[in-house]
Amino acid sequence: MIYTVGEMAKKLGVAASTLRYYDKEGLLPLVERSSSGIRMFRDEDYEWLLVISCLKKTGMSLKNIKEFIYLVMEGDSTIDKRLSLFIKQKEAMEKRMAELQETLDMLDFKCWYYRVAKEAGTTDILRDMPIEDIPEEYREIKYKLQNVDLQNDK
Amino acid sequence: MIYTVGEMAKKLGVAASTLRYYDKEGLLPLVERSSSGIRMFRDEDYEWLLVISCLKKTGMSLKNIKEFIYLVMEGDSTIDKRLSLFIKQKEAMEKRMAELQETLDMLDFKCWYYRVAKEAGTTDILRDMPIEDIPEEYREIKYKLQNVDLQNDK
DNA sequence: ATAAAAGTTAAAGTTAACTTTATGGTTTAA
DNA sequence: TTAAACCATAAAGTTAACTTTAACTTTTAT
Repeated sequence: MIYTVGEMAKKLGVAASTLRYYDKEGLLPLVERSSSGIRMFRDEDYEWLLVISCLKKTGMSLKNIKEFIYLVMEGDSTIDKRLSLFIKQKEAMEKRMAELQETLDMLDFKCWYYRVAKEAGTTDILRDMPIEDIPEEYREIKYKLQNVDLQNDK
Repeated sequence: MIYTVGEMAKKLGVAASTLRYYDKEGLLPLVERSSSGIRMFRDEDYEWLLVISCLKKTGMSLKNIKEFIYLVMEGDSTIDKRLSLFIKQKEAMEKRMAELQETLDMLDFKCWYYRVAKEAGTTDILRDMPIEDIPEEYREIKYKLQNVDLQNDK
């Protein structure tokens, strides 16, 4: 199968201008052209674009994705570099996900907070709530949100 | 405790210009000024900034964070809106985290892929590897990366 | 008393990742 | 065969979230 830029864009759910932009930025050195200069995307190119999309989701910049693509094109001599690249990216993502989990805990706490406030009709009830009345799972995150770094205060 | 913009920036690990920018954008309507116009951050403002930082981590835009801040300032009449806002944000985050988990699975697969390639000295071995030789946990993600949408091909 | 450090604002600059526009060539369906 | 729908490029515009710069004032330390 061969696709024009518009067809491939539709298949991927992105704008055609995005694919042209990627091409201009050197992310698609493998896409061939017809004699009249029209891009002809192949299934192989589609697979590449899926990889690009995945790497983008890991938070990798187009600049780094481009570097990776050139490593692949250089052949087997760059396997080691590619492995380190993925290990590094995986570690970065694991760190990010841990952070996000903490943020999610905060949102959980806020949802509980406003459900209680809604029932009471005011947030006052929460301002004076003794620690024992706060469900245990929210105590730590509440503390974090109020942590005024006592050690560092003069 | 009272902090100048530079001290607060240090405490939060951000640039002072960032705090001035937030102020300009209306995210810090609560920070008072000295008679000569210098910002005087209080512990209460620090707590606000922690909340802003958390909301930013959930992917909320400064524009939406500002809206939230104004909801809080409007008082108890907006509790319901704030609850919906957090529920919505939590759902969005849960969705994002599920996506990230898939992306992490992809990175896992890629790490395995390049560890095998490294040992063999070439990626060729992986191109022809029968499905049975691929560890089971990677088969699904490998399929996803090659999914050429056969149904939709003419 | 004065120099350095830090504060102020307004306005312009930066960056990434696109998108839009202007201008023109190519394909396709009636 | 011609209009509509698509393709092409180059260059300018967009957006968010800052950062930098310029010009100036205030605070702090010696």
